[in-house]
Amino acid sequence: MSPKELGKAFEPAEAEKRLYHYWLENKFFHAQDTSEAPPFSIVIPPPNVTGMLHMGHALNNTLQDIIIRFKRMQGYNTLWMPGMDHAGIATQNVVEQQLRKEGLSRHDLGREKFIARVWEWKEQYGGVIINQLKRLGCSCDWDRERFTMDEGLSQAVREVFVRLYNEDMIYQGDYIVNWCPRCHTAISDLEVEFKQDQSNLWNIRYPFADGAGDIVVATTRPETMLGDTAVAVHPDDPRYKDKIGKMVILPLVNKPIPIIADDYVTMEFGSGAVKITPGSDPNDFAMAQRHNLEIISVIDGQGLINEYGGKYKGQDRYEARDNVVADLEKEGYLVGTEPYAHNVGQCYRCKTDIEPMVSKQWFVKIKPLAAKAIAAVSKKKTRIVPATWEATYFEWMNNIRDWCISRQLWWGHRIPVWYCGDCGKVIVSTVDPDKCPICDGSSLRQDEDVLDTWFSSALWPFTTLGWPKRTEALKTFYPTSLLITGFDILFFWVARMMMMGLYVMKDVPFKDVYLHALVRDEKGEKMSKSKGNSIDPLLMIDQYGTDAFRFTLAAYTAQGRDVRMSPERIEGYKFFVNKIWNAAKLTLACLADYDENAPLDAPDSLPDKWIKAKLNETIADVIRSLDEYRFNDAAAAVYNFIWHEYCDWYLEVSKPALYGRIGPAEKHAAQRTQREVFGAMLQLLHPFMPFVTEELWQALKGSDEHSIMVSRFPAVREDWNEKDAEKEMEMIMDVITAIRNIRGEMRIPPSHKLTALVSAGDETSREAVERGRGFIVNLANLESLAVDVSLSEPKGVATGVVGGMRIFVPLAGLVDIAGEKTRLEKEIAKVSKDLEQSSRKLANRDFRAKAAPEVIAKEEAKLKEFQEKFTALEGALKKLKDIAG
RNA sequence: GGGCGGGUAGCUCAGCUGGAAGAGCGCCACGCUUACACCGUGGAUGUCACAGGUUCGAGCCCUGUCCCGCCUACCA
Repeated sequence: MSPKELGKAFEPAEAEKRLYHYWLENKFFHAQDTSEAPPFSIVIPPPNVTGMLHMGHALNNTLQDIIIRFKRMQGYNTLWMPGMDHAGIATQNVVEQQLRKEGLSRHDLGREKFIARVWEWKEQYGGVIINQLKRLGCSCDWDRERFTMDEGLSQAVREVFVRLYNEDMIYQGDYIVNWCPRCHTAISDLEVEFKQDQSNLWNIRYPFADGAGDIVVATTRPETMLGDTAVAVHPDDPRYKDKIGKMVILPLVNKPIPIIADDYVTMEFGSGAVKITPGSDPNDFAMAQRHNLEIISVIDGQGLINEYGGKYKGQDRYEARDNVVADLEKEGYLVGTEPYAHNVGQCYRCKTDIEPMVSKQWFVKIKPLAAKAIAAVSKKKTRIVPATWEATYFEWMNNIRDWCISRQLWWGHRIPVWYCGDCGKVIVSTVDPDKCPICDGSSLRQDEDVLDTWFSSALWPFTTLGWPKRTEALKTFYPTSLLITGFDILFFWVARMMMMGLYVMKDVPFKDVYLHALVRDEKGEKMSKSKGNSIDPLLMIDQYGTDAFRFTLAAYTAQGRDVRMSPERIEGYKFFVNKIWNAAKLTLACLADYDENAPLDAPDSLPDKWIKAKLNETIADVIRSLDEYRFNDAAAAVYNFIWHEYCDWYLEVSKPALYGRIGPAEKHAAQRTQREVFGAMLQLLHPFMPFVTEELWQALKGSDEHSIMVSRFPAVREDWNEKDAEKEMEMIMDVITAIRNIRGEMRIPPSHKLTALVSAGDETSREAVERGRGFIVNLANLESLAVDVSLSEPKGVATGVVGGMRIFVPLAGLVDIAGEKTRLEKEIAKVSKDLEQSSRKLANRDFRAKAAPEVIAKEEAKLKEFQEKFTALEGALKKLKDIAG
């Protein structure tokens, strides 16, 4: 029952480990499948199984944990669903690299053995990030942890594939796709990153077949000319109108190709004629389809020229480029070369230049899915926060193109399609067939490809809850309440979850999406390994503790803004942890002999009422801010309350009562308030700083109460709103500050106790100051305080003004009068500026006629205050001049 | 080319529906007052990018300009 004694400082490393274990053991993170309590659920953006915790993860998961802890404390049946993603390309790369060290390739092992090897790798090294999330304090329901390659999730993937296929939403075909010659797979449009490249624009002459001159085309990829099957011009181009339909001879290849007309061509660019290579360019491919052109691929999956490239066969595409250019020049076809900057697509995984290539792939018809996803957001079934992202979402969804979902990898969900070697039929099935359902033949061959990893992550919000089974968890928690993720995967993931959720579940996957910004370094640059400016979150945790680190992330997460991270900022919040720790030490010491049931009683003192009113405001502020995902505002509210209200004022002003210098009943009342306020304060802070608050909560409550994380989050209490007490206390604080100001400005050392006189102005104020006498004497460090309704200003004093009150501090023998004169003049200058501004405003007839009455009243009050202050200060200055002579 | 965000104290940023310019860090001065020097008390600092406009009143709303980021796009 009685509070524990605390050590000199909080020891994060030891406490974090111990407390996290305690939470796990007590199953506090565990969500109930069914419950009386309202549900609240978040699915984690599944990190890659190969992933290591970086700043982006740290931010993302800290924010999720803040909300989850907050909602859990508010009494919701809270689920934070954790798990990982199998990351097809990345994981396969890692294991292939491992094999390479042994001198092997995946083909040496064969598909089955390779996959077994990947699983082995996963068991041994995968999922390091899960433990790193635990160090962050994440309160995920680990009992439910899922992996996209799990049995259940894999089955779900098949179900969805088959459903889409049967409803004609999936098709297979030869189309041009983004091919990575290093990963040897197709990737989706989204997985291509464009980088600016300083290259050349080569102008090449294609002679007419009939010998009547030539036509010049410009290209950034001369090597692809080997696969040209046409030259295109704009149908309205007067220069070429009569050339349409004629043939030109393709240089080096010596083959006739036609001149066609298509309004895709920009007349203003180059010569207005463009070479068409349907096998190596998506636009040319589209044109080939419009015009029924022949499609020739001259580059293979390795990025090498193939047999259609004639003598260049076997050369790398860039080597071939040099050779083609050289040959064109030699044979007189090269008209010119000009430097040219253009964008080149690269594989987002390995940064190899993408090769647009025609191949047989699987696609999802996306338009019908996108239409529903668009509607859901415009009807606010799902809310995107901050709302500015909605425009981006709509823009992308409206221009979306079919999604290439097949990947030429081994690690992933293999496409559930089989081909019968006997009757040639295609079988699409959720279960592996052992014979052909059409001809009973047994020579079945499964499609070699696997699905895009994002296909399975798109299903994450319901597959993790057990779908296709209609589980209780699914019923309780779908649609999930909130998704928190970085804006950078709005398209990759959020949009696809929207489409799949609506398609499969007929309901949105989440009600709110909060998109946070990127974490950058202190100079605002994106963190990256190659730049060497990345900060390791685990290092920060080791150095400053998880609490300080998390608080820093929250405090800097303003909506729509990047988070600039630096160790110094984290250190600043480590100081905050220390401050809390020390405040707790004092608080607990004061509560050592507190007996809740003691018969002693006294009403709340003025500071008690004041701190409760302030706490009330803070509670309201924190709840409102968190409800709106304004993390920085919530963090600032708690910070300000703890440091500047509880520590700076409440503890200081209550010391005499707490030390028992006033009386036992007063001591008891102060203890009662302190215990209550301190507890609530820890609760408000807990979502941000889970560890230190738990440690202190248990020290405060002893064994009679459980973990803070399952305690009830504070709510605003009407009986704590004491406006009068708040005002009176603030007036006393102003008096104290005024005296301290004189002390500071006059450079009077604290060792010298001052005398102060207060001329209160009226009886009410006099009484209030009299009531606050003890606080003032203490905190302003006075030796005596005289208070009256009206005191005439003594000679040789420094003067302060608070509302209608004048405060005099005799300076005799302390400082020279000149110092006070300067101080007064400064004050007068300041107040006369305010005075002038205010009176000008009130003199304005339009202002009086048009402004709201309460605004006018407020302005009048201000004016009165300024006038009083001005008069008082002027008087003081005059007096000072009188004695100065 | 299209779209979005930003330009507020030396630095990093708050500032919700327009009614006295804020915080943290840094800086200056004074202090080891029995929770805390990872601290306390006090102080200084702003043509709120620029130019117009709306309004009694603009950091906030409108128009234009200039910078800086990011996203997106098939001009070879």
